[in-house]
Amino acid sequence: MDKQVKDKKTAIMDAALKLFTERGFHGTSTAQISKEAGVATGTLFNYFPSKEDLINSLYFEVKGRLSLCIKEGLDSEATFEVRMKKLWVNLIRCGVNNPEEFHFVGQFCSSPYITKITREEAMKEYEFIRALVEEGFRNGEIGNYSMELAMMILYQSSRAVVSLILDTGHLQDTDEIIEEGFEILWRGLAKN
Amino acid sequence: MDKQVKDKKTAIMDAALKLFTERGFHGTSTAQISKEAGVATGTLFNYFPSKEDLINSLYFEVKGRLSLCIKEGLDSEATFEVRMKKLWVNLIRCGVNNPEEFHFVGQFCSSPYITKITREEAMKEYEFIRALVEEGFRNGEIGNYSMELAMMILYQSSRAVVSLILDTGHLQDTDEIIEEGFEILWRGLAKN
DNA sequence: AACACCAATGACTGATTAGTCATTCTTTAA
DNA sequence: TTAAAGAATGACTAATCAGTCATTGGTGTT
Repeated sequence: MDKQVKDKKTAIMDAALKLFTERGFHGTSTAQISKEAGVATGTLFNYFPSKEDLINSLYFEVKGRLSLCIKEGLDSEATFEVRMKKLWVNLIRCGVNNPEEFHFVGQFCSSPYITKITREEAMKEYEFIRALVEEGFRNGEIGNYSMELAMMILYQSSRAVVSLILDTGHLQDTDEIIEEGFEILWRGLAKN
Repeated sequence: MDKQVKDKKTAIMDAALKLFTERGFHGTSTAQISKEAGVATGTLFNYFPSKEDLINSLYFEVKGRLSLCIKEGLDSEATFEVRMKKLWVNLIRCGVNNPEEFHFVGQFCSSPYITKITREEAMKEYEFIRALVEEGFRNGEIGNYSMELAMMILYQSSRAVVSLILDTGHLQDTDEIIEEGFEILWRGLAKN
């Protein structure tokens, strides 16, 4: 795939990300996406056989990008608490720095347009979070809770914090909110 | 508004709740809603001037219904922790017992079809939650965190637990998950 | 029985949709 | 310079959309 081709495809995916996030799947026409991307209406279908295929490719791509961002620097050796905190900080910074991707995932993670296969494939890149939390259980760092419950609360609390920062104009207080948020989370999850 | 009229309007709103939740706003046609409700296509527009008006009325109605369910029995005199726990249990039971309403609110609480006015009017019914948390701060029952952060984590954690119960087939473990969830939340938020 | 009233109806309309395809344009290599 | 390959194009189509409105049908009153 040469430069030119990659450019058009990228432009289409960027436009789709923006418009799907703003107006939803059925609220965005393929013509609008093409126009926003600066290509002809037919060009979109050279790269994606259908609108559904486009959003599935986009979902996979976005989840992949975010997972890299969340993973960053997590493998460094440190205590469990420090690694959990690093994960927490990454989860939030990643959402705050990529608001479009953050809202896109929130909107489409349980939508009917994303196939089960796409969802499962995308989820594979997040296995490292499960592994980290599991380690916490094994080593008795995390209290005796259900694994899935702990994961859900960790993930959704991080989303709550990102929403708080993005949607209520607390961008300048980001560091403080992240610290406070972790304090609440860690006091809740840690043993004793 | 006599019985007959109320029936048709209710049937339309029930159908809209089901279909909007399943397929989204633009993914559901007014013809589909009318068919599901068992009325003619024109009848819908006798009760709601437009599709947008319908979803706004529906959002207001659903939020109102949920708020009553969440409020139930909260005014009884008891310690702060007991009242917080009652709120937590209500938040989750209410979501688990009304999955359609739960998913509808999740999908449309930040969608562009719901006007700012509708959102704000609907939010008024939830002032009692803010009041309760505020009381916790004043009396030193809750740690020294940002009010908004505590509210967000409380609310989103409750949604996380409902999703866990509904979407991953843990219906029979509901009581246990609610208990564990509150333990995590309370350890996180309470002072000391 | 005759009438008035209005909710209910569904055929209809102009606008918009996802997707097609014959044609044009660009690139590359001989 | 020329020719082959295939990417890009946008006018086009059949289907579907939100919303309209002239007509119908049921109910209560006289």
